[in-house]
Amino acid sequence: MLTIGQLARYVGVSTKTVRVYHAKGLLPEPERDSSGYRRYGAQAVVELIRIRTLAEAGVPLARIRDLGTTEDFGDALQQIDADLTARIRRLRDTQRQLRKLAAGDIRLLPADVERHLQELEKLGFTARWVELERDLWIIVYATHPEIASDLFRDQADALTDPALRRLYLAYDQAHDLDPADPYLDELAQRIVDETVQRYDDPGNLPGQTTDSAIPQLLQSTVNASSPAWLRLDTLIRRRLQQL
Amino acid sequence: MLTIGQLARYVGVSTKTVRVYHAKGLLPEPERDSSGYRRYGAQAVVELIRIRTLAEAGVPLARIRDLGTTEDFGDALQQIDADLTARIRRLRDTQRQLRKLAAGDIRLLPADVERHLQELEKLGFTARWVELERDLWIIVYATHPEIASDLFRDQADALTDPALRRLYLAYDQAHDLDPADPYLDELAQRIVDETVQRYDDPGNLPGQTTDSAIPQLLQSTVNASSPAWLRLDTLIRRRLQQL
DNA sequence: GTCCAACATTGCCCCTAGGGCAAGGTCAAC
DNA sequence: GTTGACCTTGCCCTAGGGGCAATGTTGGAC
Repeated sequence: MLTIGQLARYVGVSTKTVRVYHAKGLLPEPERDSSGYRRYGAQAVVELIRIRTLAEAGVPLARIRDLGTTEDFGDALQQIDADLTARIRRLRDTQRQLRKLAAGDIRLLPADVERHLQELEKLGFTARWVELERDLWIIVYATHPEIASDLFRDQADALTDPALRRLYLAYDQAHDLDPADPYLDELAQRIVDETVQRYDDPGNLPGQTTDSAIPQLLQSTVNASSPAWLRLDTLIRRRLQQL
Repeated sequence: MLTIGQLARYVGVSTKTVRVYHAKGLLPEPERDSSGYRRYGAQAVVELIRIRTLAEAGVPLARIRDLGTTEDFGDALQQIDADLTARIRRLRDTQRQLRKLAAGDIRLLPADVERHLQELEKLGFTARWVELERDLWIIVYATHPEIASDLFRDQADALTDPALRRLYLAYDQAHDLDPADPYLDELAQRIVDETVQRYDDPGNLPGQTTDSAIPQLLQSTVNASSPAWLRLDTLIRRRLQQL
């Protein structure tokens, strides 16, 4: 008959682990010998291996315990197997990501975005605006790399249109205006007009076709820095919705 | 500027997780706004993604924290990558084991071992002996399946030799003798003689060539049930060592 | 016979990576 | 001004053990 230490060594766990399994009702408490030591039979080895196999597959101990009483043991095992496959796949994804990290590939921003930002200052945008744009693109690239470049190209393209560029500059300048200034109404209307013209259909606004919350996030980020901008955004949204 | 909830959603974690990272010094506490809310910049998104990538690779948070200050960041990443590969391999091993479990393939004993055990009773071994043999093989098959069949075939083969069979029977019968009985000395000597003859070189004793502790385990298991057997084992070991 | 190292027992607190809840304060919309 | 969704801190809880203490047992060496 085996002592707890022998049992544990054969299966490759600690004695503590075996005791925990007793305490949690996974492994029945064996008989004690005259000195109070637990004495295990061969059956316990087999059972312990079964428990460890499941535990290493990530099954919580409580579930392993209940598994014994379940009738559809096979179904449960199939479920566990599928979970395991998913875990392995996620680990491989993580490994890919990790290697990108190692290669220094998680740069903050692609070179063309950096160039674009430098361009903005030359075009007359304030440092504040450039800073906001910079943060905006960092977030987009970090959280949604698959659509970031499309969004960026669209945005960069928009700035080649002198009319649109003037509008963006006006938006930038409006930062310190009184939120009640009627000029904001006029500006909002011009922005809506240009936007609709550029995208034909308001449903085509970039970003809105994705299911993500990015546009909202970015907008609220921008709004937070100025009451006038918040007002401007409210006006624009209202008019776009009425279309 | 982002609130904690926004930051967390973009990266796909809970706000609690972000707070924990602050508390553990992984992520610097950002500025607070007038109402005491944390306000994050874009840099935090990037940093949080970096932390999550490492955390999902299984790197403990404490180590992620120290990783920033380490100069050989690349070495550490390579190490983590290797660990990840090992983890994936182990998970696949677990999955193989799990599938064997699902197929009911962890039977207690192969059919030929069961047949052998039934044979033993017919050959005159006591039920006690058969029981011990049974437990022994269960443990060997459960813990060392790769060598179990070899060991078993050797053992089964040994019993086809009438002389050896008589010795094993005598071992069985000695269970209830007085440990001081001089007959045990004689029996030990005969067993040593036969063993040496069977394996030519005492270094070839089955099981002893493996690095595992199985033989010792099994022997101590057997010894525990009888003072006479314990004595017999001591005598045999002593003589084998003197060879 | 005695001594020692290695084992066993129970009970307790500690750890990680967060989850969940409470008791409040805040924000934006209607 | 109320409602619902957010934020704050603080506290306790979880799984799966690790490690300690204080004590008892065992087996082998001298």
